[in-house]
Order: sequence, then structure tokens, then C-alpha cells
Amino acid sequence: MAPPPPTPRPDRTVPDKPSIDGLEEKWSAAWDAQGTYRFDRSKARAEVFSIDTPPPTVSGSLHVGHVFSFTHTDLIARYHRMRGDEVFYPMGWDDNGVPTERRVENYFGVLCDPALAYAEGYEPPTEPAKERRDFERISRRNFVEMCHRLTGTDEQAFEELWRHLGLSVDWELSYTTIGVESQRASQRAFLRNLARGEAYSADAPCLWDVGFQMAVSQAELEDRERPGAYHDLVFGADGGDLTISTTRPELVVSCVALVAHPDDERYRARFGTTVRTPVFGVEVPMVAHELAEPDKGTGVAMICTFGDTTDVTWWRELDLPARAVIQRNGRFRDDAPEWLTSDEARSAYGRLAGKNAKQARREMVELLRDSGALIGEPEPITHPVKFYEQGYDPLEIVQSRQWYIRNGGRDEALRGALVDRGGQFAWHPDYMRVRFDNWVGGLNGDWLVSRQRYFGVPIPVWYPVDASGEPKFDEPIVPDESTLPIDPQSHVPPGYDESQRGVPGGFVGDPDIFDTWATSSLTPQIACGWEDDPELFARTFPMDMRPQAHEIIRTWLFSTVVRSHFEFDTVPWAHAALSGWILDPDRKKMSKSKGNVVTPMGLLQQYGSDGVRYWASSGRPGVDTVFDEQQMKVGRRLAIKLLNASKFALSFGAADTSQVSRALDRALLGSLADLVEECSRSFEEFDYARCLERTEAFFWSFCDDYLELVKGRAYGPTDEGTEPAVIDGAEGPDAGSASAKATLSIALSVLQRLFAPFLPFTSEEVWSWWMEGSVHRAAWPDAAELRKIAGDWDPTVLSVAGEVLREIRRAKTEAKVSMRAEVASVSVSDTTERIAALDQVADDVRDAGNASALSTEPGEFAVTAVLA
RNA sequence: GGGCGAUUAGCUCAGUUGGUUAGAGCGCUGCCUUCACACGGCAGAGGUCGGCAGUUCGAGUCUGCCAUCGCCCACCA
Repeated sequence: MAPPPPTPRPDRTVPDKPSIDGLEEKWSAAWDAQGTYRFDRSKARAEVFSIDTPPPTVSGSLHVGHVFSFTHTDLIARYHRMRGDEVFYPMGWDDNGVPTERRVENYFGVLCDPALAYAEGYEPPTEPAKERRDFERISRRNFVEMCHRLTGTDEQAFEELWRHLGLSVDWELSYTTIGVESQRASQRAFLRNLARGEAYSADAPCLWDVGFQMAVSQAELEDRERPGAYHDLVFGADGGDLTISTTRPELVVSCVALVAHPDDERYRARFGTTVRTPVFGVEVPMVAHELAEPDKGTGVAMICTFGDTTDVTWWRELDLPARAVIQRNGRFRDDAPEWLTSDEARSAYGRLAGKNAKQARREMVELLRDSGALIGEPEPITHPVKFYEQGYDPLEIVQSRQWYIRNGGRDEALRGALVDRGGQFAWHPDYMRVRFDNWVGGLNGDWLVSRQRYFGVPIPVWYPVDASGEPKFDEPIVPDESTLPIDPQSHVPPGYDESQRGVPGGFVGDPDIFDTWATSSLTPQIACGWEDDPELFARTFPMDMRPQAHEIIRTWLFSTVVRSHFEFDTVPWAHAALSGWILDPDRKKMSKSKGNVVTPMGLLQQYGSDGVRYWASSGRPGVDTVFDEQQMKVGRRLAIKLLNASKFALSFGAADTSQVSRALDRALLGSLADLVEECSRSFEEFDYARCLERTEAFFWSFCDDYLELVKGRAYGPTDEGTEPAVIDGAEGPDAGSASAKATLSIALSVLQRLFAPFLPFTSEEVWSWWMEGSVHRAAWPDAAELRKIAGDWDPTVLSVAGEVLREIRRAKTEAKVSMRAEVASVSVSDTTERIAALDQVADDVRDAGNASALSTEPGEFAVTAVLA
């Protein structure tokens, strides 16, 4: 249902000296008090526009990039609200997860030690230790308390910033990813995945961050260039020695085979034979696999358990034994492994025991050199190494039991179905869809969702403990959905009591938590009240819009699609809108780590929220945008202009819209109708920037030309001769003035509404001077209505008047006189059509140019102005 | 290695199905202060549209190749 048409106030109150200062406080308080952005949950699904807002990570402060992209969402929200949609616009805070833990550790100077007991009334050190190793150790529960304390204050600051920026969020709809509702949704969704076989646990090699002591998923990887070196090693064999090249010589002890391409003639005869590893003398087979590349090094590679993800593939597909020595702490195991049988081998291993990969490499190179197995010297190179995107150490691959959710990484059919999902909603801009296809198509493993961390949603399962004290991981005990959320560390599974925890015949709780994406992949479910509030859910899901950054297509966007696919057999939204990045003037992505981030609140105060929003609004969907304070200054100026132009236009008084009669006025309203149409179309395509650009251009020409042309007439009949003769006997002496006043009112009301999404504070201010209610609940302008008033209009009237006026001004500029200087006569030559158009506005042009006479003749366009 | 996007005035960017002498803002230069706005107004200078071919009566716009930049993805021993 469309909002009612704008209703003028009976009394106008226009300030003498309008200002944009203080509008943020004034109007955000008013909106809050009036519930301007409150969601009306009685509306039917078809009337609702629901937004799956990205919950910002609460681990510090919001930066200007957040301001940028969140403004974009707000523009869309405000447009739809004015179109009559009931906008469901919640705000979430992503406060669980590793970044929060990291911030809490550094902020308070504490580290979590799950072995410690809870300390009642704990207070963190007043002065946090400088070095991480000196941080205070606290219990898991105390640590979680500290997380809540810090995220609580952060979230308050975030909300304050968003309100100041003017996001039209319904603050009663806010949620946190660590909150009870999120935990319940996260655990419920997981249990359903488990029941349907979409989630499973497995003891398998996984990517492991040694620093964080936790597993990570494929989606959280990034490559970083690191120095390394090729080492050429000789493997002994009866059929002749073989040379391989490796960057990880320390893993020779974990070597389980050598591999070459099945078609490689050089090694064909060797397949099925064995070779001996250098230093350790372990017999390993020579095997064939297509992934081995003949033209790389010698064409033979060493398969270790596990040096990289290719090793995992080979190990799995070739059914090789696992001989891992690197432990979860990143160090080589202390005792010599059982596959080393000779004394020499075991004593050689003694030099590696307990060392980290780097130290072990140094030792191993010496061992190899001494044994003569190292050919030449290591050749330094730079190569990409896999890191956890938030981590500090190269990832290792260790074998451990983890939980997974299927995502098509091991299942062709599922992968195909998920790729198809990417085609079932609209992407803005559309080319971003390719990234989704690339990512899903390239998956090579299921989604690892368990994390060995503390501040997050607990994995809601227990395991029975057998008589010998071993947990039976294949028979997890699950809670009833009605009891969620639960923490298996403190809750007891059905049929057990606390005394049975950890004892033979009893149970143990899963100690891990979910990856943060496992919960944030459910933001539609969380925000819309899945199962907890079925009525709300029915009115808001599937959602209309998912705004987000393009760099998290592979994580947030994809995982949300996966969860919705499994649970609802649908896509979670109709539209995905991808925002670009903010680049600093050097064209690098702005980020905290680069130290080039400007604090948003300072900018909002300096340029006004509307000024900053103006800059953000100029960034088109998906396009990276340069951080440019100049643009904020321009935005601020535009806001001030809107105040002053509104004040001026309103100073002439009101007139009925039926009074529009003059050709110039009809031309203005006609072109305004074109503008409205283009703006509406642009917004429907999520191209808010085009609407702003066109509206702004129209507005400046409205101020520079139309206002100047019409103000004399609007003041009313003054001296003799300015008012034309009665036309058709219908017009009185005030007809021209009434037409101007009516047009000014209509145009102003339309322009204020077109600016409302972009400059919400200024628009609301000028609207309040003369209209009832909030502009943000007013109806979006209607092009058809404008066309009706404009009737049969001629755009030439407006353009020719502007052009002649410009020529008169130029004459004054060249003569270095004031724009108010009198002009004795103006003569215009132009085509007969344009002369005819000009004749219809001759009085206005003469008036605006302060000219006594205006004559026209056919010919080439030329204007001659003779100054008085 | 595969892919996506960008390349238009000193800077930031428009340019919608190919159509008259390529646009805006900022910056720069000059001029104008009572009468909406000096947190202003008016005007001016400034571009071989990354390069080379091609299609066309006509190309900033379409096609191909190349270059530079940014990003995404990749099993990079």
C-alpha cells in the first residue's frame, strides 16, 4: 500500500538562518521517538521488503569502509520504504569468533586456559602485559565473560555511530551472533544437518593453525608469498638412484611414497618398485598419479603426510599409510616414530624431535648434507604458502577429529545443485556471480565447522564413553531441540547425570565450538525468527536483499546458500548486492593493518552525516571507490544548498497545483517527471548512484536557471508591462505568479523526496518546515502525476531560456560587472522553432537578465546583450 | 595457469540500445559582496576517450589482439 500523498502543514516555519549543524542529533532522536523506521509486523509478505544486514565483526571499531557499504543498504531501504514497502531492516553484531578473542586477549592482557577453574568476580589486570607470553591465564568461563564485556561496549559505540550516520534500522530488531537466539538457531540447524546426514565428524587430515591451535576451513585460507628453497635430494634404489626436489626437506621422515606421472616414460618401469628415503632408509613405493607434473623439477615428487593439500589427495587416492610427525603444537613429536627401525634412523630423528618446522628443516639439511643425499646447495625461491587469513604462522596439516558440513566439495551432484542456486537470485552487479561459480566449482573438501576455541556457539553433542574410557565418536548423543541452546561442557545429556562426566560408561561433551561462519550463515534464520517466531518468519523469509562485501562471497554468501538449500530447499534471498572497497589515494584497499584508516565519527562531524553519505552514495554497486574528502565537502555543500533553496522557494507562498499554466513551468515539471522515472528505474536495479547524480544535476540547474527565471514572476504582478495579456479570457493578473508558485511547490516537494534517501537529515529538516509527517514515510514521487500537470510540454522552452540567460551572464562577466547590472537590450537569433519556444518565456528571461528589451530573429544561434 | 573488472580533462567519475562540435564535480584562472545561499554566485581554460587492427555511412560505445592496474580462483612438489 502506497503512503498517502504529502500533506502541507497549515503553517510554515522557515528559519531565518538554516543550518545543517546539529541535524543528526535532532532528527535521530525524533525518528526514535516517532518510531519512523519501526517494522510493522502485521503486514503481509508481499508488502514487506526484508534485508539480511551484514553483522559487522565486533573486534575494535568500524571504519570508513563500513560507513560506505552500510550507507548503500540504507539507500535501498529508504527507497523501498517510500515506495510503500514495509521495510524489515535489522542490525546484527558478529561478536563470536576468533577476531573477538584476539581483541579480548590483547585488550585485557589475558589468555584462556580451559584447565583453570572459574574465578568469581574476576577483574582483568589494570595494566595489560606487553608481551603475549606474560598475559594472565584465566578460565574459559572468565574468558567468555571478558568477551561479553568488551563486545558489549563495542556494540554500543557501533550503534551510536550508525544512528549518527542515519541508518534507518529498526533497533528493536537487533541481534548478536553470540546471543541466545543465535545459539539456538545455530545448534538447531546443525542438529538437523546431522539428522539428515548433511553434517558428520571424521578423523582426517585438516588444515591446522599452530598459533591459534585450531582447525581452519578452505574458505578461510589465503596465500602469502614466503621465502623458501628447493632442495634436491637423492633417494636410493636398486634400479638406480632417484632425485627429487622439495621445499620441505624436514618432511622426509614423513615420506610415504614417491610419485610420477603415469605417462612419464622416464619412470614407467619404476612404478611398483621401492626406493629408500635418505638419512632414514625407509622403504617407500614408487607410485603413479596424474597430478604429478613431468616438467616440474625431475618429474618425481615426494609424498609426505602431510606437506600440502596435494599430499592429502595423493594419500587418500593412492591409499597410502599416514606417517605424520608434526603435532598440533607445530612441533615434531618427541619419540622416534615406529617406522624408523634402524638405530641410525632413530638417532637422526633425535635431532628433529621437539623442534618446529623451521628448526627441524635446518637440522635436516645438515643431516642430508652429511649423508651425501643433498645435491648442491638449496636454491632460494619465493613461493606461495597457505595461511589462515587471520593467522600469523604457515598452516600445517594434522590428523584430527573434526565436524564437517557437506558443501559439494566431495559430491558432484550437490555441487551442481549449489551452483544452480547461485543462478536463482539476482546479483548486483551481475558479474559477481562468476566468483560464486568459481568458488563452488573449485571446492575440494567439505566445510570444516568445528573450532578449538572458546567464545562461540558450542557444538551441541556429547559422546558415550566406553568401558575402557574411550569416547565413541561415531555415536554422538544429541539434545532435544526444545532444550537449546546447550553447552555440553555444563549440561548433561538425557539419561545421564553430572557424576558420569568423563568416566568409563559415562559421557563427555564435545569441547569445540562452531566456526563463526557456521552461525553467521544463518543470519536470515536468526533475524527472521526461524522456529522461535513463525509468524515473523512467514512475513520475512526468504528475504529480499542480502547486502555484503564481495570478498566474502566464498564464506558468508556461499555458506548461507548451503544452509538454506538444506533446510528450506530454496535460496535465502531474491537479491544479493555486493559493495566495493574503499581505496586510499594510493589505490590500495583501506584496512586497519595498513594504518591508513580514518575514524568515521570524525568525518561525520566534519562534513555532516549527509556529506559523508553523499560521498558513499557516489560509489556504484560493486565498484571500488577512492576515499575522497573533497566529495564529502561537495556533499555538505549540496545539503546547505538544499536548505537555502528550500527556504527561498517556500518564501513565495503556496498555490494550488491546478494553477500551473505557463510553458516554462510545464517544461520544468515535465523534465522532472523524466527524472523521477529514471530515478525509480535506477533504484529498482540497485543503482542508487545514478539517481543521486541525476537528481543533483537537475537540482543545480533548478537553482541556477529555473529559480532565477521564475522568481520575478513568482513575486507577483509588479510594475506595468510585466504581466501578459489575458489568454483565452481565463487568466487574471495573478495567473503567472500562481503558476510559478504552484510549480515551485511541486518541484520542491519532489526534489526533497528524491534527496531523502541520500541526505536524510537535511531532507527531513526542509520537509518539516512545510509538510506533515516524516519525508521518510512520504510517498516516493509519482512521474505520472507530474506528467498530468505538465500536460503537453516542450523541453526546448526550458533549455533555450537557460542558454540565453547564460549568454547574458557571460556578457556581464566579460564586462566585469555585477549579475544585477542592467541590460539595455538583448537580441537573439536562432531557428524558428527555438525562437517560438523563447517567445513563450521572453518575459521571464528578460526579468532574470534584468534586461529592458528582448528581440528575436531567425538565424544561427547568437545572443547579443547591450549593457545599459 | 584460468577468470572477472577497470583504463575518458591535473584529480574523482558520468556517458543507458553505435548518431550532430565528448559531459559533470573538484582543483585551477578570472569576475561578482546589501535584496535564498561567501558554508556563496557567475563565467573561463583544460581531453588525439590506454595502444593497434577490424566491422560500419558513422565507434568513447561493437569485435579481435596487446599493454597497464586491481581483484577472484587454482593440486604453486
